Amino acid sequence: MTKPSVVDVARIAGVGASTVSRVLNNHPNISDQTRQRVLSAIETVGYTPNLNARSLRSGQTQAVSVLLPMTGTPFYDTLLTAIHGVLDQHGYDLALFPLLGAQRIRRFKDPGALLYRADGLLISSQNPEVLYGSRPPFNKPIVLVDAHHPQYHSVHFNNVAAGRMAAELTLSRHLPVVLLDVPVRPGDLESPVFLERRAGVLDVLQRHGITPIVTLQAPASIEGGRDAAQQLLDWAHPHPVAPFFMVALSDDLALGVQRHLLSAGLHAGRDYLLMGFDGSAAAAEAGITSVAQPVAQMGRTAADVLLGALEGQLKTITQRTFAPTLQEAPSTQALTLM
Amino acid sequence: MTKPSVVDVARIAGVGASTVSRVLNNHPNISDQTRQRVLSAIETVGYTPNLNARSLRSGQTQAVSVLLPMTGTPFYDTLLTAIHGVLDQHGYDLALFPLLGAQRIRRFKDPGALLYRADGLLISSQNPEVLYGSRPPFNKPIVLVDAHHPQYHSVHFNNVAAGRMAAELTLSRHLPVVLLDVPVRPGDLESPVFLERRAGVLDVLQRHGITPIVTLQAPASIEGGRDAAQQLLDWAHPHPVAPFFMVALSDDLALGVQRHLLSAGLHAGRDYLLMGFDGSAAAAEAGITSVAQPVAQMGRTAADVLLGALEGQLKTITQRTFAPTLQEAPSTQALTLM
DNA sequence: TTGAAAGCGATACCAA
DNA sequence: TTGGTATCGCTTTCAA
Repeated sequence: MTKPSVVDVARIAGVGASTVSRVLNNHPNISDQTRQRVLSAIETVGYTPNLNARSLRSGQTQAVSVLLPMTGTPFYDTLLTAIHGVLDQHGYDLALFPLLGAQRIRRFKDPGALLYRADGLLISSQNPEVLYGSRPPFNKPIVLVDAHHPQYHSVHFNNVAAGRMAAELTLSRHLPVVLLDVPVRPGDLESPVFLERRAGVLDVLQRHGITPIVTLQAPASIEGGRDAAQQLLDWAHPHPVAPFFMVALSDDLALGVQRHLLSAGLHAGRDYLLMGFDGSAAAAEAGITSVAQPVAQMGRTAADVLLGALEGQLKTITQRTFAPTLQEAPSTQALTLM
Repeated sequence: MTKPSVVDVARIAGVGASTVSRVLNNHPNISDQTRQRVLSAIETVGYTPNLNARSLRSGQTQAVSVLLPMTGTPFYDTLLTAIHGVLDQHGYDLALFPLLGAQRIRRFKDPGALLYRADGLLISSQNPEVLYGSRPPFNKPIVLVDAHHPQYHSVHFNNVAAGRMAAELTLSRHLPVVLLDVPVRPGDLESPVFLERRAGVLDVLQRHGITPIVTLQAPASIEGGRDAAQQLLDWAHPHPVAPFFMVALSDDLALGVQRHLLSAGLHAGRDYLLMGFDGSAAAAEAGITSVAQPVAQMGRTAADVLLGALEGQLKTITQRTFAPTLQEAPSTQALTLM
C-alpha cells in the first residue's frame, strides 16, 4: 500500500493528472463539477502532495529558512511570530536553524545543507561575514534582520540613535551619570547591539564633555542588574550614592538595578534616575523609562522585504532602519528640579 | 546560466551521469582515475546536488524535524546540541519548528507542512495528543523527548522520582517544610514537568503524614524566587521564619530565594535548608543542593532511538527513563543536628 | 568498472 | 475546460 499520487487521484476521479494538479493549485478554468470530483477523490484516497516532486518540478520550495542564535527568547518569540505571520499569509513555511555553539559553523558552509533548501534566507542578529567570509553558499534572496551589512538587504534598529536618545535625555537632567554596560564576551557571534548603544551614548556624552562618574559592567539580565547595583553601593560606600542618572544598556539590567536599590531604600525617580533599552512591558510596568524598539514591526518588514526579493522586485539593496522611540516613565521624571 | 546538474558534470568529465552519482555517493567499484576526473569536474563547474531531486528519487530527506516550544533556552541549547551531535554523525540534518504561540497549531495539522518533509520527527516537551488528537499526520518515526506517551517512543526524565528524591532528603532533616511551587498557566502546552515534580514531592510527604507549613507559588525564574522569598518573609512576620526546609521546584527559584533571604540576613545551610531541581551549574556554584537531570544524555539517547527507528529496527515502542541524581551541596548539610 | 535508460511525483506546455 | 506528454535532477537497475 504505497502513498497515493496525483495519478491515483486522477484515476479515481476519472480525469487526467494535469487536471488534478490544476485543482490542487487553484487554477482558474476548472468546472465546478470536475473540481468536486477531484476533491472527493483526494479525500477518499487520502492524498497529500509530495513536496519533493513539487519543488523539483517548480524550482520552488515555498519555504524560508531562518538562521538565528538561541539566546534572547522573548525577543525572538516576538520577532519570529511577526515574520511567520507575514510569510504564512503568502504561502511560505518557516524552518529555523539555530547556531548551536560557535563551533558548528562548518555546517552552514555546505551548500547542500538543509538550511539552503529554501526560496529565501533570513539571517537574524548575525554578521554574515563572520559566518561565511566573502559570500554565502546560497544564491537566492537573503535578508538580514536585527543586523546590517552594506551588501545585504538589512532590516534593523538604529542602536546608535537609541544610545544617543538615551544620552540626550540623561544630559537634560544635569545629574552625575552612571553607565551600566554589558561586557563583551570573546568569540561572541551575536549582533553588536550593545556596542552600538554604548557608542551612541558615549558619542553624545563626549560631545558635551561629560564622562560617567563610574561605568559598571554586568551580563544583560535582571540578576546582572542586581549585581551592578550592589557594585554601585560598594563603590559609593561610605559616600552617599544618590542622586545620579543611570543609563543601563538593557531593560533587564535596569529592572535589576531598580529592585536591588529599592531594597536598599532608594527609590527610582526620587533618589536617582534610571533608564534602559528595549521598551519591554516589564520596564513599563515597573515605571522605568526605556528606549523602545519596534520588534514585531521589524519582523514584519523583514518578511516584506524578503517577499519583495522573492518576487523578483528589489533590484537594489534595501536598507530599512527603525528609529527608537522614547517610552517615558516616572523613573526619569521626578528629579528634574534638582 | 543555469545551475549545473550531474549531466553537466558528466559531460565535462567525459563519463555517464550514473558514474557521477556513484562518485557522489561513495559507491565502491569506481576506478581512482574516473573518481578524480569526476571530482575535478564537480569542482570546475561548482556543482552542488539538488536535494529535491535526490529526495524524490530516494524517498529519503536525510533530515529530522524538531518540534519544540520557544521557552527554556539554556535547556534546549544543551538538548539540541546533544541531539544534533549524534544525528550529524549519521548524516542527518536538523530543522527546528518552534511553537509560535499556542494558537498556531493549525500549521502542524497539515500533512503537507514543511515540518513533515523529514525522515523522522522529534517532539520536545509536548504532549502529542494536545497537538494532534488521536494521531499525527506523519507516518514516519516519531520520538518524544522530555515528554512521554504510551503510544510513542519516549525519552524523558522521571520527574516524579525526582520529586520523591527531594522529599526524602527533606524528611531526613526533620524540619518544617516549605514548598515553592510553580503556578499552572492556563492553556499551557508545555510538558508537565512541574506537575510531576510536585506529585512526587507530595506523594512522599503525604505518605509520612507531613504537610508543608506553607506552599508558595512563583514563576520559575530567579526573580520568581525572590518574590517567593519576600512572600515567605511577609507570611512569617512577625514570627521568626527559620529554621525550615524549602523545596523549590526549580534551581532558578532556589537561587532567587537564596539571594533574597541572604539580603535579609538569613544564610542557607545555617538558618534554613534549601534545594532545587535541574542540577544547574548555577545552583552548584551557589552551594545549593539540586536534583539533577542529565539533559545532554537524554538528547543523545533520543537521537539514538530515532536513528534506530529510522533504520527500521525498533518494532516495539521504546520508553527510556532517566533517573535523577542528587547533586548535594552545603545548602542541605548544615542543620542536620537540629 | 561503466553507460543507457527507467522512474520517483509533480507541473506546464501544447493540443484538442 | 481538459488530457497527453515532456520535464525537473537524481538514483538505480540492467547490460555490456
